[in-house]
Amino acid sequence: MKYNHKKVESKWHKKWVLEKVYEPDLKNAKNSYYNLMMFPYPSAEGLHVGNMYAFVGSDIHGRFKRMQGFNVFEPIGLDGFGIHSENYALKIGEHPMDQARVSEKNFYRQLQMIGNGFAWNEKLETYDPEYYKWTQWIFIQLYKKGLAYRKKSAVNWCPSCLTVLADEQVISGECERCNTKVIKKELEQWFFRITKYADKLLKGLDKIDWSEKVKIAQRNWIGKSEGASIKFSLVDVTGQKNGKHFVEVFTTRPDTIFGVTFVAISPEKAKFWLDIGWQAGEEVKSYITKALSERVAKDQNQDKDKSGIFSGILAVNPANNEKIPVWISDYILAGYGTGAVMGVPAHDERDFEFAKKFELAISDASLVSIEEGIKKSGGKKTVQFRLRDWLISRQRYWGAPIPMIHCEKCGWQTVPEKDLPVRLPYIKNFRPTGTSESPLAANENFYKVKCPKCEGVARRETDVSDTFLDSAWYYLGYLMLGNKKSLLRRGYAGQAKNKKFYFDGGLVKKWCPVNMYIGGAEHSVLHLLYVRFLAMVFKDLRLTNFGEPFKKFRAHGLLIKDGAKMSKSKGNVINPDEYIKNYGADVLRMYLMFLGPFDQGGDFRDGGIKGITRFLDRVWKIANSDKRSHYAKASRDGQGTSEELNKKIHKTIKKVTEDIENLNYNTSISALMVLLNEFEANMESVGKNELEIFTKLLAPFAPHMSEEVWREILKNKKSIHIAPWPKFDSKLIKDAEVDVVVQVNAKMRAVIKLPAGASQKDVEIAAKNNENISKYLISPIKKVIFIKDKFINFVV
RNA sequence: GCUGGGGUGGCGAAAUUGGUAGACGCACUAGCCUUAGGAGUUAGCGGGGCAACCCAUGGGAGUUCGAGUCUCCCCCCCAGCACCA
Repeated sequence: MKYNHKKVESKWHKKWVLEKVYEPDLKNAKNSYYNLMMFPYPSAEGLHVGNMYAFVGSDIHGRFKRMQGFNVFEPIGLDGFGIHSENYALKIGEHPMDQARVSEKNFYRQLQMIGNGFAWNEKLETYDPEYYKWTQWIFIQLYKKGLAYRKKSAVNWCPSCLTVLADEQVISGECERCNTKVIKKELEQWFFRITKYADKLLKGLDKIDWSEKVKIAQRNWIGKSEGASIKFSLVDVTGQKNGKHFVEVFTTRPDTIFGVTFVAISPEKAKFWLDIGWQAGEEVKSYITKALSERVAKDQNQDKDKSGIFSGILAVNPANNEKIPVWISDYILAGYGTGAVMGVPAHDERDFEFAKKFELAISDASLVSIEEGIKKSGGKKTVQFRLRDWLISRQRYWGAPIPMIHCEKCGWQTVPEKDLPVRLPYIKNFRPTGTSESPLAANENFYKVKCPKCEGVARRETDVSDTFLDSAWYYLGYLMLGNKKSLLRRGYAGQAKNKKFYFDGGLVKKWCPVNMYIGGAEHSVLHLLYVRFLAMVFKDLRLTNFGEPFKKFRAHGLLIKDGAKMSKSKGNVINPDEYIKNYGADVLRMYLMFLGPFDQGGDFRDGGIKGITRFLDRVWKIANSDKRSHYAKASRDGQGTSEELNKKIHKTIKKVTEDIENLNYNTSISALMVLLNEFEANMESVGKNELEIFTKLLAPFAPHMSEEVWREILKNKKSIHIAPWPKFDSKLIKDAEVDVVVQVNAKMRAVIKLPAGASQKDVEIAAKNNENISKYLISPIKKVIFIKDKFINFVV
């Protein structure tokens, strides 16, 4: 009887849904376990095999926990709002709103095929007005708390996507989406004050169980520097000391204060001085103008050749009263510290380079202690962060409209909560304009509104919010949307006024924080930072009772193809469809997991699929074998099992259990292969009991075939996926006889079988009686190293 | 430049955390079965040697009875950050 993966897989997909195998009772479940995976954005033709790799790895964990008796909640949805989906729609010439429906259908079809234990009732899409109503509501809460604000500044602009980008979305000077070089543009935009949470975001990392590399990336991104701010008073070139003016610098090296030979300020700071009345020379003025304009146009990766000009002003080093020149230079960043540095060429490479280029003095003055340096300069200890506020506005169409209204008289007003959601209209001209305005700005029906305060004519904000805002709270959304009685579905007018937690409904409190979150490390400083930030805000707003959203996070590795990154431009992206069609989802799942350690990724090569296909074919053969079934009855109570085989089964249970726990799926699978080999060599000992254990161990990896064997062959009534995970007997695992390695001078000379627990004396006697050993023991033995049941080494 | 992760057969990888290096799988070779096989099955498979054995985990040193594993120096690959004072 040949295994028909197509029939079997679709049969169980239907039954699982009917039997609600993967739908926990969200309200009453005990032992809740929230197993979350990063939801995909449906930007391309279909599901990427890299998505599948991640989802299967997460699902194996979820299935394992479910069999261990947890009520596992494993939801899925689509991150379909935002620039990535919009760019795809633009590329194929479809309207994003129409395309969303097409992609949605296709993605859900594919997500169904891979055989994950998804809780389909709770699925969500970020472009669903029921969903983005809350995205907007969150914006309003942040605005009310002063955490959302408008600011004019030089922001990152992608000339291809025609929108601004957050700092986190600029990767090595390029747009995160389309790899176009990003330029700077001076614009007024909405920001989230994530910097206010810099310290909390940093400290929280110590308390959560996350992949270390993600924690490190976040620490670096937040970039805390401890140092001092020091004031240098200014004198003009004529030497007149005018006590009122000073320049403040930030330094992490106050101990180098006596080596300062100049002060350098950013062009932005110089411009500010001009604005408040500084009478600079023409040459200086024109340098400032030039530096500023270059700063805006320059893409971030250009050469770091430093320019600069002497301002004509001198500063006084507060530690030794030495007069030093104040320079204006483009190597000074405006957005970090005070926008001014003390130049210490002897101890700082950049200062050295600058001093050399402009022939400034280089002092060899000796160091003092940090404390003393601060004291001598009259500075004070300060902390600086590298983290910048999160730029939220996007001049695009396909996103959640920012729920704000601007009135000439009353200023910025939030959209009243009863008017949410601010629906994104279906408009014909959805293409980005490039004018620093969203396409919505051309739509009068959309932007012309009454001021919520004075009822006068007002204008709605026409920018939409960053798609990373959509994904920054979706783990809560799953608990709010699926339940028909949820807050989200029934609306929220007048709700929760007296309630402790707004996101309550009982479910968030019951299921959050998320127990296990699995996803790509590429989101280390994007999604994973934003989610933590919002979770902290929610807690401070008393909307939830936890500050860290994910107790445990594990990053999976990158799946590559024949040694190269899969990408649309290279045309080597693998669509799982044809593999599932040809080999079945179980084979593809196991193949992906067998490639290598889950956190290291792997290289997708067609050749290796054969190994797994053979393996599952042999499992099927054994399950259907006459030789086996003949003994089934007798061995039901373990009677048919040989002691030797039973031992191996229990060792395998231990290994697979521990390996799954640590996400070492590749070695779990190899342990199953070893056991299968044993089964084949001892068919007469493989009865129902043995096969049941094996099938259970296989279930997380190959959910369809194991269910088929479990129910159709082994005739169990309920799904294997809620059957209890096998336990191993640690007594059984201990061997009665052990292999003891015998070495002479640390060279392996023999392996002898001895009863477990043999003493050093017994082992020595046995070893000396062994021909292979005795011939090496001619010279006197100087030393013996012995490890019980393992090892003996004679040093001669 | 800084931070992190790596470097083991022809290939993907294991290695109980200092104790038999290469489990498991792919590819390959030979045999069997078959009208046939891109099926199944048996055996072999790091290099050298008839053998006893010897050599081998990027390179070099060190610690140790013993090092893929620990320490130091160097080389290479991947990922992230990058004028952050």
